[in-house]
Amino acid sequence: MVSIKDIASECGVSIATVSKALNDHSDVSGSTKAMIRETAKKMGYLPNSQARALKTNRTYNLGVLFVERASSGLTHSHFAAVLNGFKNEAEANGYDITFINRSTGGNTMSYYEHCMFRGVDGVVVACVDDFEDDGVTELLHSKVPSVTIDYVSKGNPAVISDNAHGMRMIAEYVCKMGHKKIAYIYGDTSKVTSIRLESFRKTLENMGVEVNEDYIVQGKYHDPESTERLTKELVGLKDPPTCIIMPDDFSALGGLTALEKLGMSVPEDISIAGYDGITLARFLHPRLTTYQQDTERIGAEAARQLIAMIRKEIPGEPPTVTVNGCLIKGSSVKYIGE
Amino acid sequence: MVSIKDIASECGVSIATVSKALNDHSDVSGSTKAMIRETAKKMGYLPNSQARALKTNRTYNLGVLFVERASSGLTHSHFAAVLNGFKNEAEANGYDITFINRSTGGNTMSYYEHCMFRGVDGVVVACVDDFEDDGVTELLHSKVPSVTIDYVSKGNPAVISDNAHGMRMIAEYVCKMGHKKIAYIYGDTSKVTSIRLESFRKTLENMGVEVNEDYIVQGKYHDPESTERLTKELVGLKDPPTCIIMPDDFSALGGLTALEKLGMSVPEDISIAGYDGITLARFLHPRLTTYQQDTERIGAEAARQLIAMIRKEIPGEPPTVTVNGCLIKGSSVKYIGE
DNA sequence: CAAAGCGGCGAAAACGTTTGAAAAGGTGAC
DNA sequence: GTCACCTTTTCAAACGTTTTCGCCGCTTTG
Repeated sequence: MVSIKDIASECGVSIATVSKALNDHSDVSGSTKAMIRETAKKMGYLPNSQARALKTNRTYNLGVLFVERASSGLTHSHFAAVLNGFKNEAEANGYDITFINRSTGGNTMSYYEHCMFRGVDGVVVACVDDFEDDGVTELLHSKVPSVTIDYVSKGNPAVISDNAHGMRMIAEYVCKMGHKKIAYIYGDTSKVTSIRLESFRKTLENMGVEVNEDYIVQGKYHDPESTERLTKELVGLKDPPTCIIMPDDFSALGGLTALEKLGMSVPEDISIAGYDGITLARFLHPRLTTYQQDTERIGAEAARQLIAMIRKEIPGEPPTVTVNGCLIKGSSVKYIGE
Repeated sequence: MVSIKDIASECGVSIATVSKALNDHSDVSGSTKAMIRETAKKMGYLPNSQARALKTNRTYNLGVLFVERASSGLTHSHFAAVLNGFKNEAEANGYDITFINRSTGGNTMSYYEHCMFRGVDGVVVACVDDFEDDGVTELLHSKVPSVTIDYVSKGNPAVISDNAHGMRMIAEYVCKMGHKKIAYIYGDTSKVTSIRLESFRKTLENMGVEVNEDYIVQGKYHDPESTERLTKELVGLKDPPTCIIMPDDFSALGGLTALEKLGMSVPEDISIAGYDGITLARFLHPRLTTYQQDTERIGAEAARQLIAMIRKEIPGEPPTVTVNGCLIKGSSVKYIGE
């Protein structure tokens, strides 16, 4: 590989001058700058990012940490979509991304250690459940610039989808469609869940719809099996609900499976609503009513915040930016009049 | 950060000894090795991967290149699943992964240049269409160890799903279900497509089913819109097919949408088969008949081959490993007798 | 005319490692 | 007591950058 040294001897200048010319420093004349750059290009010079990082302590690499119990990883379509937005924005700013995990090779290291080892300039962390995980809090409290998604950690910027708003949109819509017996299968215990749950309760109250505790059951995010089971239980009640709000779109599939097996059809026999607005929700029949999160923007915003943080462009307490989604009125919630 | 130097002065030995102790070289005594390692751990030492890479020319980073015209990136569920398998296997071997793109920061660089810049030890390349892209061939012909997925490039190992086998499984099954008028919407022109197409033709021939050229139309991979349009055209023929084989599962959704709009139901009015076996195919109603690729294994195998290549464990011509999938008999293909 | 200022450039140290060669220390053989 | 031979340790160079500081020569200023 051709290095800065080769260019220097080719041009008859010192390596310092070459470095400065390539980095557009002001203390090298325009003519030599042009000359050096041209021969650099001609010789096919590429900077060595390792050497540069060693010297500058900046790798232009961002870490991505995604933790969840099920470890579905990249096949988690909501996460993949957010990551895609993050990746695009990061790349547009000259950053590459690297996944952070705890098992590099034989010997395991913590998330924080992995970040330090790889020297990432910052890290985005998204967890579907375990934000209280020891490894995660260690990282969030460390000196590594971090941004969190759907979770607020003091001292770090956060990007959250407006869960209260989303749930309100869904619940209001369901109420307006005339439903009085509304069930909610909520996800694992987490901040996100509690916000949605509270919003669900408050919205029903505001709409003058009674909240039946038997209709509010705990499921899991991104787990069709548990939703399938719970859906069966709900429709098996003496006084079953007329509508079920699912933890998320993917889990909703389990609910649909349960209903199919029971010979019930949606929305004729029962109404269903999801959450997330994943691509496939558009293609279900009937099309799923859901709250579509702007995943691309969530990811992109996270990247912007993180990069701003790295550049120390954020003076005071880092912001919590909220990204709104929008209600997708599919056809899985039936109008049942007043 | 605590460096090797700090450990050296703490232990009263030279940095060379520390380095050798940590890397388990044979020329340092067991007792000092143990002592050094212990204090290293006590001091919270972490190796600096940049410095190491600078010296050794090994980054333990693998590049991932995914090229497609639609640039759906990580939201492409089949690719995401393959990548997930790749990632898991890579991480188990101590490699991290980095995405390769051509726009790092303001100034663009070729894929090859990006690989060199980041110093990846190797790269996996998956393209849904553009394998003949200039940037891709430059990379594949370069000195960067590469493995290709679903494409064979001389000199590099390749992992391919058995497209001929897959299409044969599907076509045979459809024939056995009594279909005589079988349409095939194939994807973009590519090696994969031509293999599937050939297998489709040969299988029908072997099964004694006439191949109707009007039923064989070109669509696009991963593009429900084009499939929707083509499905409409196919069912609009004077003598419409009784079964349509789709380019892939995701595109199949477009076909289902078209049929829904036309008031036709699957499989009563027409049968549908997909390809890929993405997760959502399991949850469609009726469950989609498809050929499920072992995405996890494809990715993992690619990682294994790449790492073997990097370690120069592959003596002769690099292998082309084939990963079989299996037919998923859903309920979207109806038995229509002899 | 001397001093100061400035634009352009180079010397050299430093970042944290790895690694081959050399040195030091010990042991046994002659 | 010398020599050879291990084993263990250190020296020092190297990897490719960035960056501080100083030098040189020229122009400006008082």
